Amino acid sequence: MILRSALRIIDADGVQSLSMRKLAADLGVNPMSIYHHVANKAALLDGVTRLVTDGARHIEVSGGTWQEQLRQLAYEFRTLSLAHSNLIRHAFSVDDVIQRDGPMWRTLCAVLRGAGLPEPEVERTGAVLAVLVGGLLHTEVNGTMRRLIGEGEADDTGFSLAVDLLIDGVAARV
Amino acid sequence: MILRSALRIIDADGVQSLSMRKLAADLGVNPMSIYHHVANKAALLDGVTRLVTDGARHIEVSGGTWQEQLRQLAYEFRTLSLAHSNLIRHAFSVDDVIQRDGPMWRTLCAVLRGAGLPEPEVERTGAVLAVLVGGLLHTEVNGTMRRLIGEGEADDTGFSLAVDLLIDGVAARV
DNA sequence: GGTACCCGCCATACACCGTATGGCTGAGGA
DNA sequence: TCCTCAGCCATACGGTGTATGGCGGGTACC
Repeated sequence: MILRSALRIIDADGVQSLSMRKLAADLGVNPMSIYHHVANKAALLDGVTRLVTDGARHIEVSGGTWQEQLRQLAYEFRTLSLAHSNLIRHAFSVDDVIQRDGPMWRTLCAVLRGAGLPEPEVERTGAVLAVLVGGLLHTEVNGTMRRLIGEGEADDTGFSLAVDLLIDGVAARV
Repeated sequence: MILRSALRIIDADGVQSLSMRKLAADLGVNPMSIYHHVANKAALLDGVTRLVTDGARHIEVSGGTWQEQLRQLAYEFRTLSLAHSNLIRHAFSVDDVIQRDGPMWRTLCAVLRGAGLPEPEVERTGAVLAVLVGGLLHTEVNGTMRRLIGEGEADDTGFSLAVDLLIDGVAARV
């Protein structure tokens, strides 16, 4: 209940305008009451982040070449981020969006293995890819991407180019 | 004066602990006096960011293959970011670190042109690379990189891997 | 020389924030 | 029946950014 309400406020007005008092008002409750369910505001934001990222717990990439699978995975990550861009923008700057051994991570490693990447490289390359795509999405939700490329192009032009480039990079080492 | 003092506080204690009152105390001045030189706190932070990024106005990549030049450029960006990681961490989450037509940008495009990338691709690829490296550095200053890869490795292991991957990606399209 | 002006500084005040502290209420177990 | 404790709340503290208005002194003009 609390987390959902907080998420609603964040989606509407951004993280910086979420206050315990506003949240309490939205819940029809005294501000201090919230502290019986949440340690502090940081923990609240952490909880909201998990609420969202857990929403995409089951990720499946179906068929196709490993290139298509990687692309599909990246776009999965993207729609997840854009759905709650205000929240994600904050979460990226705190960290914690990319969880080692999360569903995204495991799927990614599986795809890389399927691509024929030598085993000792899989984890490290997976981490690097996750970080690169994460950073990429961060610049997309904070507007940098649109500022540098957008200008009349399709929304995902920059993202698409970047993913292509990353896939070529992976291809060079299988 | 003001900007330098603010930068000192940020470097020492982080952006979130920079307040107008603390800054004023550091300057031996009344809090409200600052507002005669800076519109508001956001503008102050913006000014500090420019102070730092302008510090690296002249960027030269000397000799070597375009791969070596790209790598050198990326590491230039990295040392700039790590020198004031607290500030950069905030600046990335607001945007504005990566300036189109900044010195970094122009050097990057020049290197790409030298690599033989077809002209219409240069700008877009440059933007994508800038964004990717920017996001990469963001995850490095906020600790995600260390969490995913670091663990006893050299500090720049993840960064180095990522840059290699990006260079291979560029190589695939020249 | 007088005077109007404006720049830099400051004192006060407002609204808001996160949250420490402690008290109330009502339900459930001993 | 009594104790405990989870949940809620009222109050208060120290912090925040900044709007407002006043003050002093240097500068430009009559």
